[in-house]
Amino acid sequence: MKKKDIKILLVDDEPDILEIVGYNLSNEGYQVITAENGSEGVKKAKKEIPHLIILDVMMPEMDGIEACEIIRKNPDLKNTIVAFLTARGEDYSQVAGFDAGADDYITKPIKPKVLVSKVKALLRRFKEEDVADTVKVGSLVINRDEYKITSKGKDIILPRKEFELLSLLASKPGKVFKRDEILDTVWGNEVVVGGRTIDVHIRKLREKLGDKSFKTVKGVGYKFVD
Amino acid sequence: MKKKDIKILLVDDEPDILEIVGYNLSNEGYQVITAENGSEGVKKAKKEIPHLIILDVMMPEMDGIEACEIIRKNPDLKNTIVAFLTARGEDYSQVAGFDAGADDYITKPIKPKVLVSKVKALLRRFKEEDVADTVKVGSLVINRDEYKITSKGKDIILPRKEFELLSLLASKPGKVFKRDEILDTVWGNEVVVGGRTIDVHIRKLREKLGDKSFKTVKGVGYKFVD
DNA sequence: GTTTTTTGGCATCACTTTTGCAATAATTTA
DNA sequence: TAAATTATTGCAAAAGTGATGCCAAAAAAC
Repeated sequence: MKKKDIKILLVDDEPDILEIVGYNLSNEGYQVITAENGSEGVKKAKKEIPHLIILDVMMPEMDGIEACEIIRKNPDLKNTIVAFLTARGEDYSQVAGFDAGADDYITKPIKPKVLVSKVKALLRRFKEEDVADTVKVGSLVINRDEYKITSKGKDIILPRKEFELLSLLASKPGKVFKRDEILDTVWGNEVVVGGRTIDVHIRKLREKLGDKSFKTVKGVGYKFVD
Repeated sequence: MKKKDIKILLVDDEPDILEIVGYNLSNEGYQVITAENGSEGVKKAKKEIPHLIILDVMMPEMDGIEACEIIRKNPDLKNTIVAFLTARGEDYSQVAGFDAGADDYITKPIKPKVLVSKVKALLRRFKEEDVADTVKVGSLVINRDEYKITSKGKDIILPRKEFELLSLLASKPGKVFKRDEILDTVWGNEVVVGGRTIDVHIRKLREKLGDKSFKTVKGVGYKFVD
């Protein structure tokens, strides 16, 4: 993968930090996206699917830990590396951060050279992961890179929302996902869509993968059965 | 679960690989067990019940595919994650591997960082899956996640209210729940439903789970007996 | 332009609650 | 104690409620 194809999402509420870090990374040739608080960060992460997210721990609206937890729940972002920005010596946040699914830490104050080399190191992993990233769940093979599902030897290309919905349901076969959960994960907490949206997508999936794979639990939600 | 409680079984015939991979994983704090061929791997897997098995595809004695198939047949190992070690571009083994029940792939040549992060990602899944929200009460298994009740080996899907009611009663077998209590818990204090509502639901449960399981205590309420 | 996503309106179905009455148990009274 | 009275629960069917399926069309994304 070329450098210019690598997206880095920067989330911090201090414009100064955003500027200095963003400048250094752009200079290195990376694509930099910024957000000023956790919820905006989560939103952009879902939209852009960056390769690396640098998250400030302390932010208004939604802090980094919380943002990271949400990000980690999104299957599309499972390959995304999350690094926290934290003041040196904040032991507490390190522990909480790793629990939330962080991959690494960058400590303030920020030294451009250190920052850049750390980012390079973190991203090195991507270059080698050009092998298709496939995960098997039950009878399905889910290929997140290609937005493609293999079911019983047949390849099925799914549009994004359908793919995400299936990914979620299939991530835990048998588990009933409540409509709220589904909306949170697939659509995002901020976005509000009408009540009929989910079942329309379920219908499409049923058309494509077979009716029996999706079970309705009235009053609760849907589940994928293997 | 703590890192040092996580067991990883490494199966490869090349001592070099065993060494480098083992070193890196131990360094991360995992418990590493090794085996040098498929049949030894299977043996150790059965004995140790590791959380993750990393299996080389090509080995003398018994190859990874075969070993995986055997492992997958063992119910004790049903929660174990199996990842294959494979040379890049070996498309054939990927397909065969998924068929054999593999969960993921790690490609050679091995880069320690990639390996470690992949292992972390795989095990992340484990943490979540372990907390399956199921409660065993006597002969019943109540699975809140799947909204499903297993009674004497039979799965029974219950409508929401019936499920909640049964959950409550079965939460303390033998205890008599007063009608008020039941209303409070299942229906909520605000909602007011007629007096006959509860026993209608009890009747449904009796139809589905057997008459003797529910005992009426006149003037007081109901109890679930095992 | 095409494809995907969302919406609103209905129809439908499943579940929930009510209703009326019968059956049963508890309590009172003769 | 037996009979009568009263309270409580069981039952079946009917009505009510709300959630879901489905369509076709509009809106948005590509």
